[in-house]
Amino acid sequence: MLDALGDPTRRVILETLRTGGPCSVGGLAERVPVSRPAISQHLKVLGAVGLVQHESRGTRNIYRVHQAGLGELRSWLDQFWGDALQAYADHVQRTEEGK
Amino acid sequence: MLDALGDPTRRVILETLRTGGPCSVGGLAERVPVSRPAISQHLKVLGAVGLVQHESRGTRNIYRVHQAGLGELRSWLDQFWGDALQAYADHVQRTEEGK
DNA sequence: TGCTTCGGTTAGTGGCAACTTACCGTTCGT
DNA sequence: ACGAACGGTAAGTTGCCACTAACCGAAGCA
Repeated sequence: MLDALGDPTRRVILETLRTGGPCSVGGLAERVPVSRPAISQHLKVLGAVGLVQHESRGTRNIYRVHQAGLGELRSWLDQFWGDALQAYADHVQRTEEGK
Repeated sequence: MLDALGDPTRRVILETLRTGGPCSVGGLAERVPVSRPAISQHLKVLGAVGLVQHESRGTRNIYRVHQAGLGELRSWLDQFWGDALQAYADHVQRTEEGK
């Protein structure tokens, strides 16, 4: 999941799909400065973690962003966020006690 | 930001700090199966994007998770989340029209 | 003031992953 | 049925980054 988002090119692909809407593989290859096979491989990774979804229309595959993977990231972030706040509160607590 | 979270070892370090609370560099090196310099380098990266914060106490540096970096990630995710839902709604709309 | 502990930095290496080139199957058009 | 367009896959190369070993400075303790 976060591994998939770790690559800059994959983020560009996601951003392209997000702002430009659903797009074919060839279409993405025109907008993103890498070869078509590279796009294909990245889409495979993004699809494996549920960040994109594809739909066959004729010979072309239309890819779009998908929320499935985002949910996992969101819950992870929410938990992390809560714990970070808690940790900060504890830290302030101890600091206040020790002054 | 997402580059920092892209590395598994860095996520282990973050997870260790999150669940185990603030810790020194040497302490992290004992819990995470990499050398101390590696820990140091990862902490530098994590600190640069505001995911951890350190506090010098004597000769040792105590690291803790920090919310600064999480905020950026959260806003990015929220925006992405909204757009994904919107894109899905549009897709359903077109699908319904075309049936 | 040595001696030790702790930690950041540098130099160098190894492994992985992102990329391209080439190939092949599939589907549409004529 | 033939050719073209589209896209997934395989093989091979390259560049980057995570890691270790070695060195150095800073702060506590006798």
